[in-house]
Amino acid sequence: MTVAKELIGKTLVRLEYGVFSQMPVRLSGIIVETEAYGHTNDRASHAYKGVTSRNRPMFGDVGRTYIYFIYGSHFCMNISAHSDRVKAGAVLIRAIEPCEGVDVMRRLRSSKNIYGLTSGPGKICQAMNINDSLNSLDVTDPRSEIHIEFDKEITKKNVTTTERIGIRYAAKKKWRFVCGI
DNA sequence: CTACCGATTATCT
DNA sequence: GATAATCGGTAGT
Repeated sequence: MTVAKELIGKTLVRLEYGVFSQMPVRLSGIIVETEAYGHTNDRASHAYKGVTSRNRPMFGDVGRTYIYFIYGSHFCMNISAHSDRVKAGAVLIRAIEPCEGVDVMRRLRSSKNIYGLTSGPGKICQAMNINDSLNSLDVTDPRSEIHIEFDKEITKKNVTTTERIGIRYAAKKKWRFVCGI
């Protein structure tokens, strides 16, 4: 949960190797919306019922990507994070503000309007060509295909906490973080 | 092996 | 604002 708050305003970078060109492409955006997911204390978390083949990254080292497939056609990206006391946890990246490689992202999403290009968990993964083969990457390593730039934090405005979206159980937890720009 | 369910999005009206 | 599409994980037979 602390990490979810700290990730707001950081830059998410995706190094894409030749989707449309032979040259590596750099895609990035500022994280503006996150949600924290816990362990046995959080019924809405994938980790609630213990370790499975899917949620394994949530139990491993912190700062790793945890990507999963949902609703038959969408990927969601999380970053594993938990304190030493808790065995598992992750932060769902819900929305980013596109920064570099906007035209590539638009082509990847085959979308006309640049508004709402990355305003949802599934949209981000589509726009950045993220799939489950990119699981368990170290986001603290600048060479990773997916990583976070911690030194470029923007000035945050209007950071608010609300209840998480699409959750029926444990809806009381205000673990969603949003910010304006 | 089968049934059920979901941390979503696009496409209608 | 409402709804269908659609795949894999999980639990139960």
